[in-house]
Amino acid sequence: MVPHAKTARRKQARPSELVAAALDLFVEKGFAATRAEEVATRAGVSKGTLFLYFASKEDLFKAVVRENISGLYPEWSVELDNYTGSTAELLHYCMQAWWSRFGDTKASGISKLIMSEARNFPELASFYQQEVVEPGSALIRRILQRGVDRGEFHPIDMRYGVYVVLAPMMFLVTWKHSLGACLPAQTGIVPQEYLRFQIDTILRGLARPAAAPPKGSAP
Amino acid sequence: MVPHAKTARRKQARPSELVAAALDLFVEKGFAATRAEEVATRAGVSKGTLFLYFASKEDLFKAVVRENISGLYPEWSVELDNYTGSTAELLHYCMQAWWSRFGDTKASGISKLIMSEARNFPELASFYQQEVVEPGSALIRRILQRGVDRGEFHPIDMRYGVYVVLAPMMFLVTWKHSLGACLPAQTGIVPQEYLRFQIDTILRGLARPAAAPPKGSAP
Amino acid sequence: MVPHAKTARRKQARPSELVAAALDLFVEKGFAATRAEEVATRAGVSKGTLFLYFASKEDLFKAVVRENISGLYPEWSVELDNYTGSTAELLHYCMQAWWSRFGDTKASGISKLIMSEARNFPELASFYQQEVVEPGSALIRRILQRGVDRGEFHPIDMRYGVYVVLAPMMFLVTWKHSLGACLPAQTGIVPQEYLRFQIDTILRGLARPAAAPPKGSAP
Amino acid sequence: MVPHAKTARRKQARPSELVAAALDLFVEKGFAATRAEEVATRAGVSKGTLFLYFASKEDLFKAVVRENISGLYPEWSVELDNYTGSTAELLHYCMQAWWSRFGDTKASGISKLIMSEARNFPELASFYQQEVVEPGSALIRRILQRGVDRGEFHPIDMRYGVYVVLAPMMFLVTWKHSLGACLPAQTGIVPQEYLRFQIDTILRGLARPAAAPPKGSAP
DNA sequence: GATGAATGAGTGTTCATTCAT
DNA sequence: TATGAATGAACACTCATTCAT
Repeated sequence: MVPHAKTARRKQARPSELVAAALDLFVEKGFAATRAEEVATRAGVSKGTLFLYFASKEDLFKAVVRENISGLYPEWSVELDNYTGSTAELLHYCMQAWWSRFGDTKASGISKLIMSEARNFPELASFYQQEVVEPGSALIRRILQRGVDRGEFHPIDMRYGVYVVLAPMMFLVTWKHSLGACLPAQTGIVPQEYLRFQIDTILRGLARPAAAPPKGSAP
Repeated sequence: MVPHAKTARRKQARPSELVAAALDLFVEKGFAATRAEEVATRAGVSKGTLFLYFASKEDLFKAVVRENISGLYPEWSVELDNYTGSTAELLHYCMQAWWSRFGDTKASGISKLIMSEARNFPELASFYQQEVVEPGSALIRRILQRGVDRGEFHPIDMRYGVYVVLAPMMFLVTWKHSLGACLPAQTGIVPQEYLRFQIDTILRGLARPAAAPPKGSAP
Repeated sequence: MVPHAKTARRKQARPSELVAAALDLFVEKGFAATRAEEVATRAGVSKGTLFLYFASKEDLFKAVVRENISGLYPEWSVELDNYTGSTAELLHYCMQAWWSRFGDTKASGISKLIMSEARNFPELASFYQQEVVEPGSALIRRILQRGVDRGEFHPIDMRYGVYVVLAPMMFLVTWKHSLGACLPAQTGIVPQEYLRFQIDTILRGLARPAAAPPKGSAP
Repeated sequence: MVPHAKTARRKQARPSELVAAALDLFVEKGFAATRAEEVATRAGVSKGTLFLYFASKEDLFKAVVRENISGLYPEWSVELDNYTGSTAELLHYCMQAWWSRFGDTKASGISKLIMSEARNFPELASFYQQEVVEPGSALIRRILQRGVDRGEFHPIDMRYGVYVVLAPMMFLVTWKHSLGACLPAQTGIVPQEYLRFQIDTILRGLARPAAAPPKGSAP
């Protein structure tokens, strides 16, 4: 009844090993082009075993997303709540964190993959929309709202304000995994600099106009 | 023995007809999901004939990209040269033009296709880089430089300034052909509003700060 | 545009060849246990070719039924219309015809197969019900009704009358392809004798009681 | 070291529990469609344990058939000996009893199973032939002979007379577990009415013709 | 004995590509 | 040139069976 120690340890490890192998391959070759057996082999198990843990290839993909992306949000959410500095600094901080925890990581390949294959796997697309896009957008919205509420930003139409932040991030990731991957190394974008420039510009674009010239300026 | 005039004309047209059909289908369904026979049928020929003109489906893809990436640029270049209004207006104008002449067009599907398939077709990626990305970036750079030169924008690091404009455009196109195509109609982005918001923000971000009210300017 | 003679002849022949091979194998091994490739191989083509002519294995099965069973009904229907003898004779004749044209034929294996696999292929079951059982029942009903109308049979509840004829037929076929196929040859049923006995009994069971003692017998 | 009483009892019961579970499932879903694990689960053991007691699924099937084919016959045999009414009534009675004790029971699924799988398990087929078909036929033969002996039936060729009774029964059971299970509920046969009609007809078919009305019998 | 994790052969279906005509 | 019949490799998923624990 009680599983044996060795077996149990293996059984617990299997899903993560499979998810890790799947992440590698999905990012490297795309969802459709990755064969289930290849994932299994890379994880050191047989094809059958893969389906012991994941009901389908799509299920496996969902696990990859959950384990590599969705899981990032709670941490960010907490950090956001506890942040005490200016919203401008917060945005800078978040972008740096996003880059180091996600953009600069294999996981960002998933975002690009979704862009590529959404049309052919609508089920995955809507899963990703719910699991990643919406929470992510909500997080950005909270940052922007914080800026507005604290008088740092002027009022923002949130339907589109979110994209002011999101678009440069997604572009970077998409570029990195497509054209950027085909170009000679020095040709392209240096992500850190790219992001700094984008945020600086965005922040100026969102900032509340400087208060009317201070005291004494009027007669 | 001499080919019938009509037949001859047809024969010459074949490749273009096939490429046109392929463009439609690749944009509509993606590369992998488009079946060779479907392309042939839409072009009014048999499956065998397709392979008479293109050695493989990949070859056809390359032809599609090459034949459809072309000169929107000269027109824009001229317009840009002749423009007399403010650079802010110019940027608004260019974005509208870009959307109606490209973004809202089948051609934008090509950009998305390139993003999706770049890894599988590296030669195409660099071809696209040279033929599209670089001229396009140059155009944007000219606009920004114009703003700087006329004192409308503050100085800009052009290596990244370009992306401030480019990223929102590419994101829009990518989104439209991927997640945007899978979502219920009203859920998503309204491109015109999206673009207006982005440009307004960018412009504020790029704008030269209003001259500090000169001291003693008040009565 | 015009298919070449040899090719055309082949193309026309393919479906029948495949159906013939499928009949053999379905009867021999059952529907589920017959592999599509085996059918193709026996028909002398590749697996791919099979699916060129039949969209699925179930489709192939339907073709087998249509070509080997449904096609028998029109002939019977005509014979039935034109028959001038007594209904008892007609029933004898039909049974003999049924046996020689169907029961004693590989096609009868299909009926047994349906009995075996109906539960697992409900789609096939209802197809067979419509395509075979119902027309067959209608034919039997017509015979019985003829007997009633001509005063040869006493009135019959047709909901169950049909089964009086059908049950012995189906039993024979089922038995032949199951237990009967496993028994030493002489042990079993001799179909012709079996059928004769059944019909004789049934006919007595259905017959109108002999007319009241002929006229004049009474005072 | 000495096995716990309960455990021991359990161990002994295991095979029967497995066979019982298998009976349910084989009858419900057929042999091929029943998964070994499902049988094990229903019996409350693990998949591995199943194969501890039965070398293969086929072996399990054989055990199911063998364990469930058994003695309804002695009871009937006695009833038959003691019956004092007319043979027509006896036949009616036996049919009702057969339906309620067998046809309407899981056990009838076994007969259908045998029909379906006989070709794949010829030993089972002959086992079934000896254990079930032959004793059953003998019983029917006794009933018919009784009718003949008492002058209720006209002389019968027993080689085929038996089937006049048997065929409708087997057809009913086969139908019930195949097509009948796939049809909308009201479409099909109502067993009780079906049986009544069959027997009535059969009895008329077997009955000794009423003595010709003796001449001059009328006043 | 009992478990349940692991296996891997097996199969319907698709589709780019070939080639005889 | 053009056709379209034919091919066969590819692939996700299932499940009876094994075996280390």
